[in-house]
Order: sequence, then C-alpha cells, then structure tokens
Amino acid sequence: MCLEVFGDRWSLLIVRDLMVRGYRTFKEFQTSGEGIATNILADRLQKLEAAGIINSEPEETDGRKINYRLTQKGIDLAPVLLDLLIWGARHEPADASCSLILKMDKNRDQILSEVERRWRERDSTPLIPSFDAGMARQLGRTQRHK
Amino acid sequence: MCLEVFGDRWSLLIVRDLMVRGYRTFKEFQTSGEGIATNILADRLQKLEAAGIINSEPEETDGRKINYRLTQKGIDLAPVLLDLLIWGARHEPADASCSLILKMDKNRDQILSEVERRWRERDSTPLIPSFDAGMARQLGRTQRHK
DNA sequence: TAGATAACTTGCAAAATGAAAGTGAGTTTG
DNA sequence: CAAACTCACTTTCATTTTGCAAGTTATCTA
Repeated sequence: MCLEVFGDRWSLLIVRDLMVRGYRTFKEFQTSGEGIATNILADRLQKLEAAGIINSEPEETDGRKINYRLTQKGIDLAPVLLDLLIWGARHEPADASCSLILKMDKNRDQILSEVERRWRERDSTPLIPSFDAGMARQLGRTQRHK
Repeated sequence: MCLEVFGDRWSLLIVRDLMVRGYRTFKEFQTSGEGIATNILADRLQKLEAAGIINSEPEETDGRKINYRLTQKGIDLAPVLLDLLIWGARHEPADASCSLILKMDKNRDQILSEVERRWRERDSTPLIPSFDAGMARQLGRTQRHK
C-alpha cells in the first residue's frame, strides 16, 4: 500500500528535491550532495515512475537529458512533506531556519497552494532559497555518515 | 535528520500501530499480521526509543510485559500519518473505506485533536474500528509478499 | 513445580545497498 | 568532422541489512 513506496531511505528525498528544489535531471540528483549511488538513483526513479509519482521525458533541446517531474499524485504529497518538515523543525531544532519553518505552520494552506502553483506552471526556481536550505537541512542529510 | 528515522519499511508502521490501533506490547506488534521479524522489531523499537519517539516501561501487573508508548514527539507525527493516509485513499483506492477516509480530509483538525486526546488519556481502544481497518489497509500491507 | 508466555538473541542465508568503473547515445569543441 | 565530453544509466563486487528459524532468560500460571 502507500507506505511501500517510501519504505526506503531515498524516495522521499527525491520527491522533496523535485518539489521544492526544482531538480529535474539525473545529474542534479546525483550531485546534490546527499550521496546517492547512481545505481540506486536509477532504481528509485524507475520505481517512483512505476508508482505513478513521477514521470519522465527527454528534453527537447538536448537529447541526452531526461526531465523528471512530479505527477499530480506526486505533488499531492506536498502536505505530507510539509508536515514532516514542521515536525522536524519542532523536534530536531539545531538550525536557525527552524523559526522560519515553524511560522509555516500558520501559513500551511498558503504554502501548499504556492507549491502546487509552482508545479502547475513548471516554475522550477527553488522555493524561497532560505526555506529551501532549511527544508533540505531538516529533511535530508548532506554529509555521508562515516 | 528527520527522514533518517523513517527510511525503512517498519518504523512508520510501528508508530501507526501505537497511534491508532492501541498496540502496546512486543507481542502485539509481532502478531499483528504484518510479518515483521522479531529481531527487526526489537531493533526498530530500540531505535525509535533512541530517537525519542517512543518510550518503554515494564507493566506493573505483569513483569514480563513491557509497554511501549508514543512520546509527545511521537504523537506529533499524527498530521504526517493522517496526510499520508488521505493521500493513499485518494490515489490508491481499491477499498470501500476510502470514501470514509476522504471525508476525514474535511475533519482534519477534529481528528487530530481526537488522536491527541486518546494519547493523553491513555485510551488505547482502536480509533473507530472502520477507520482503523481502513487506515491499516491503506498504510500497511497485511500479507507477506511472495 | 512443570509448563506457558513475553521479550528478546543468535546464527545463517538471501536480498538490498554502495562504491567504482564501465557503456553508449547524443553534444560540443578545435 | 573527429576527438573529447556529457548524460543517463549498467555492471561488478564487497559490505550491510533483512528475514527466518531456533534458541535463551525472566516471569507468570495451573
């Protein structure tokens, strides 16, 4: 069922990067600093696509590149990610941007509709840089552990 | 960070069972039909406790049993679980209780405060049987695969 | 006091993961 | 226009994690 897809370390991170960081290509995920191995990345992208959460199409201007994008089903995960972010900010502070994130709790609906608008209009600039950085720090890890 | 804890197949399922099914002991998780191996269950309970999401204490009336319970940090995951449930109901129907679950989208705040009340008052009767069953079916899987 | 029972451990095989080095189609450069 | 480069993967293989089955220990129950 629905937890199946996210019962691993990387899938939600990929969804997050598509949603708020504007990532679109294999390369962007690969070099994003989270340290996912290319074989695993390929596997997860394929599984997310099979689950109908993302889709992919070759870029018109450059035949090498493939653009990944969230489907409607994928962007509908925004509330889950946002709640998780807020939870993390509340319970694992360790970051200055937490106060900012916690303020988002008040603007939940507004932020969600902004996220959806960006998706609809294919606006892939990172969603408020500071928010993006904070979200990345909260939801993911940037350093390989040991 | 906060995705670390949930980067596996079982942790969220355990949190769900504590939150809405009223599970409290090792045995209940073990025999819940999801088929978690006892060594993995022991490991996940320990990690969830280390992460401050659950705590444990021996039962007074029976020294063999240990009661697990969500902490405040743990119960604060309720919005995440609820949103995930709603997402699942919306995008992976296959179930009659979906309409019920989708109605919960309207009552989000009410349901969340009910979940928190139950936690506060240590009310461990399953949260509305039909809801419970639907939630289980949506969030988890009941059969071992293959 | 002889079983049950609860909560784990242990041992081991199978599966998943990660690091590194390919591969091959498409693109840029000199 | 050919060599070099980029991108999106595969492949190989060592390591880690998982799952299953069978203990183990402390506590209860008949």
